[in-house]
Amino acid sequence: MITQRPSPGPRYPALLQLLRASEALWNASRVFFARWELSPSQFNVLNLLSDQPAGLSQVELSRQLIMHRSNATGLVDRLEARGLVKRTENDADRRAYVVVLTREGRRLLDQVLPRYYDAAEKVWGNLTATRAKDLVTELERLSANAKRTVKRISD
Amino acid sequence: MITQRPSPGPRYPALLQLLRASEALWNASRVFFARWELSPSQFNVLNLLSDQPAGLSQVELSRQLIMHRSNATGLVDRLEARGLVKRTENDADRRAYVVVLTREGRRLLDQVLPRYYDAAEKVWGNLTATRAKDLVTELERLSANAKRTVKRISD
DNA sequence: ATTTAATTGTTGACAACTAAACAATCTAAT
DNA sequence: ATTAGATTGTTTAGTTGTCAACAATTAAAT
Repeated sequence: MITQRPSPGPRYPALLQLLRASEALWNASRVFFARWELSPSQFNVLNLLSDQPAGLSQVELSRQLIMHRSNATGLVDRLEARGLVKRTENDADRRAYVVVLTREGRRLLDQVLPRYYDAAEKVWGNLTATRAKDLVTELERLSANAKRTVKRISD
Repeated sequence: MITQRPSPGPRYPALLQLLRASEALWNASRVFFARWELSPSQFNVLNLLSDQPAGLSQVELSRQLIMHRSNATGLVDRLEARGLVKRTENDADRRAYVVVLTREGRRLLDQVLPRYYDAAEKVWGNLTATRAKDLVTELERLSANAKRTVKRISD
């Protein structure tokens, strides 16, 4: 009698393919943004700040980009060194900075965004907008379940 | 007359949600594997080697896990230091190692896999197997388009 | 008002990734 | 057989991420 190796369930391939797809997307975006000497993460910071004229604290930044706040330090450091972003003192809360897009950051983003949105649309091929909406629903559920799993494990 | 800011297309939210979902999954898996002091990437190496009794070279490993070969060096280093994996000389090609799972690696993987497959199935909630199949198709197309984009940019 | 607790940003140590350059080795072409 | 080209793994340098510990500051509790 031979002991059976555990085998994946019927929906496991979808999980694998999801992870592969997002890796492919991330890689594509890395190549895409390289023209402007931006990393995907750096672009995300600029893009997030672009609809926050009042700026964001680093903690808010890291919360929205789903990363540890210690990571925001270096990211903002490098963007600030290039003059794309600026740390501003906050009188209301002297622990926190307010990070804002500079005029130069704005200018760069305005160059990047049209092409970015264009590429982001084209990558879906002929997928209908209706199917895209269904996808959002399914992926939201997936995210929620994943986060619930984390909570359950961490008690 | 005011210049219009560029705006995203109708399928852009699906792209964002896809990236968020895979990030949530990756984070959940990090927490999940922490019990065995494994990182998701380390698990991926072990899992890939588990159906390759003859072993794989580091380049093959990095190709299948979609990472740069220089990254495989450190990954295999750490796994080897823990005795989960072994570098074997290759007489047919003295440039390349053959990386194989050790008995200890096998044992650890046999402990992890059943729970892993279980969690991977549960994270989908009540999504039907049929929808999962459609998803795979859509995601495959997405991956292909993303890779094509990379090729087009890099000429 | 003072103590206690939570939050903000930084640092240091590390894992995981990329890209470029290098030596060793294999492959192909003539 | 020799040369030219490709491949393998490592190293180095740099970015992106985690986590834990720390000082400064704010918020809450009594």
